[in-house]
Amino acid sequence: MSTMQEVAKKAGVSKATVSRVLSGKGYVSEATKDQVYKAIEEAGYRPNLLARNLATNKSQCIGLVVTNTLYNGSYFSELLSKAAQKLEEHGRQLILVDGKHSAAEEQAAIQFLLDLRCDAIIIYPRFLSIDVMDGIIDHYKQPIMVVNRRLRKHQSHCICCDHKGASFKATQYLIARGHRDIAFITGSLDSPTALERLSGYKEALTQQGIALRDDLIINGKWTPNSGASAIERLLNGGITFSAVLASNDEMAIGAIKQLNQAGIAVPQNVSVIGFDNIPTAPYLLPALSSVKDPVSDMMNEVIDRLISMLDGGYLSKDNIFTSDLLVRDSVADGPFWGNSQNHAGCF
Amino acid sequence: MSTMQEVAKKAGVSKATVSRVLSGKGYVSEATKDQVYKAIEEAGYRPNLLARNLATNKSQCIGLVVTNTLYNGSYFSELLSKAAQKLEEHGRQLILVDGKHSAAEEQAAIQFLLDLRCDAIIIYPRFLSIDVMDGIIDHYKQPIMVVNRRLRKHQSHCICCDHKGASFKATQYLIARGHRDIAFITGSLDSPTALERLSGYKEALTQQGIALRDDLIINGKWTPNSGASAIERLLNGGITFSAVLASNDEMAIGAIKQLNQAGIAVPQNVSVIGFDNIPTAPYLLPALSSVKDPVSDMMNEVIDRLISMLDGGYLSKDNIFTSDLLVRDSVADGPFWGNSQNHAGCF
DNA sequence: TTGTACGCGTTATCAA
DNA sequence: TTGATAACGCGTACAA
Repeated sequence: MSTMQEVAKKAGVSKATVSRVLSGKGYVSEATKDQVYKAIEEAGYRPNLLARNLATNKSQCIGLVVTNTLYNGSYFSELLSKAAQKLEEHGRQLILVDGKHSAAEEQAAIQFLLDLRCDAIIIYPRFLSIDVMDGIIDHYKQPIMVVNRRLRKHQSHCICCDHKGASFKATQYLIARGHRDIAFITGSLDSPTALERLSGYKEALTQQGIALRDDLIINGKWTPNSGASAIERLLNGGITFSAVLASNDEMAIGAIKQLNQAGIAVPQNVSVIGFDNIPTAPYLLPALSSVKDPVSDMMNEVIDRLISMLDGGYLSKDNIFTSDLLVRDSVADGPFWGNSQNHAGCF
Repeated sequence: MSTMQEVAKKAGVSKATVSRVLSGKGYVSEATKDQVYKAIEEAGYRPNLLARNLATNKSQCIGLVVTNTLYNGSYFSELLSKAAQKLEEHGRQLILVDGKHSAAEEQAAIQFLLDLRCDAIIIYPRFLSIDVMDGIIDHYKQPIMVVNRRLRKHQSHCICCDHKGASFKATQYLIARGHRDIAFITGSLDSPTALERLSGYKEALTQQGIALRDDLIINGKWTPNSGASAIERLLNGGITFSAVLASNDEMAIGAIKQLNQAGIAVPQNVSVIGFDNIPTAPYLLPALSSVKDPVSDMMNEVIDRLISMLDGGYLSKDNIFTSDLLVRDSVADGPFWGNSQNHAGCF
């Protein structure tokens, strides 16, 4: 690998001149410019980005922290492809780091990106608490943005989606269609998203004067199997219901499978609505309605905001994005579901 | 951000000593070690990885080049999650760079990773030719591995899967079940994978003494819609067939949809087999058999090989992995498919 | 066991 | 318009 020094020697100029030619800053005569370009060509010179980044204290890299629990899903694909594409538009490079399976590891991932002198960091947190994240943002000068959590202190550093409102709307939709006994399958209750969805459901029922019933609310764990178990429990308990709102598509799919197995057709006998509308959902749309998570919109906004923080000129827009309810009315048999332990939706 | 110099001053020692404490190399007395650790703590010191990498000429980073056409699929998720997880096991960091939509851009992506002084590079090529890649590998001292292409010159630098053999086996399977009129839907013919799959089909027929028929071979473009069109063309042409081998699952899904629309049930009337067995396939398994692409195995091997090249001690194993044919016999209605332009399988 | 001094390949500040 | 030269933060012979 040839260095700038060698190019300079070849061109009969100094290092500084070569640097000026490359950066386009400062005055260089056309004649020497040509010489330098020729020398670069001859030497097959390529700049060492490490050295450049060290000298400029910028890396043109943006870090992204996500737990690998999310890696295996189309939700993640959408998130990642949107982020990568959008950052490249702005001449930045994405670095993906695994947040693994604890708050400590998520924090270590952030540290690593900081140590690498990333220009900015995006966190899609799973375990880190709001307060810790607020603290981290305080502590470092690099812009750090959080997706899908509402921060307390740095509200302009987070982008989230109105999970509660979405759940409210979905419940409202079911009520409007005449449903009164609506079962709800929660996500893991350590997740804010799960809690928001639950609370939207409750609020919609209350608002319509429908009494909340504990026996209709079953705890799930985001996975298809937990959705199936939830239905099993309802059926074994002899609890009747005409609709199911599951906190994500996977559980909805598990629920549909279990319902069909019990000879209950979806959506003829029971309506089922899920969340996230993962891209695989087209396979299922005939049986499953879903509330689309606006992950692309969120990534768009996060990155726009980050870029404007880096390049100056901060433009403030909304932090909260809304979800669309996608409803299908056609009919088909239920799907088959493998025994994946992974989770394709949001936390 | 505090530097090593500041820590040294705080601890009343020299920079070199701090460095020794951090790296664990060289002798340092316990007493000064403690002082240094204390100073590090107090200063909130973090090493600057840019500087470290520049000084050592190592980055602990491994680059991965993939075209973003692949980003939106579960095939990619599997590839990426395997790579990230495996590299972290070896203390390396993955950097994903978009290969975009041309050979030139794929090459630029490689250049970028080289400029970043990545320790090694993995390419999952879409456009780059074998010869160009062989040339690139010659040209740089960093290990560069190619997935899913057979290189001519650097055979130990590529890992591929026996697409032809897999296709051969799938065809054989259909023949053994009594099928004689087997339609074949190709992938884009600019792709080596597509050609290999086609040739496996042809070879199996020939071997069994079944005449090849041009009218049974339809060109597809990897997408569900192109699979559906292929079936449409066969049906409109009045061509009879009892089985379809589609060069990927998406086209198989499109084919199934179109067949069902024409009142032809799968698999009762026509058997359909696809390739790649994308994780979404469980939804479809009742109707679709698929040949699983061993992407995880390939990534495993690539990374093992890379690591052993970097850490010394080169262990040579097989380059060519085989695919399993996954066959299901149960029955269900066909799925719905959106109008995605993306492609979830391999190229 | 510790410190000095130089090198890694850039950028950036001053003079010239 | 150009060239020295000092950062940038760290690793590492070599000397002490």
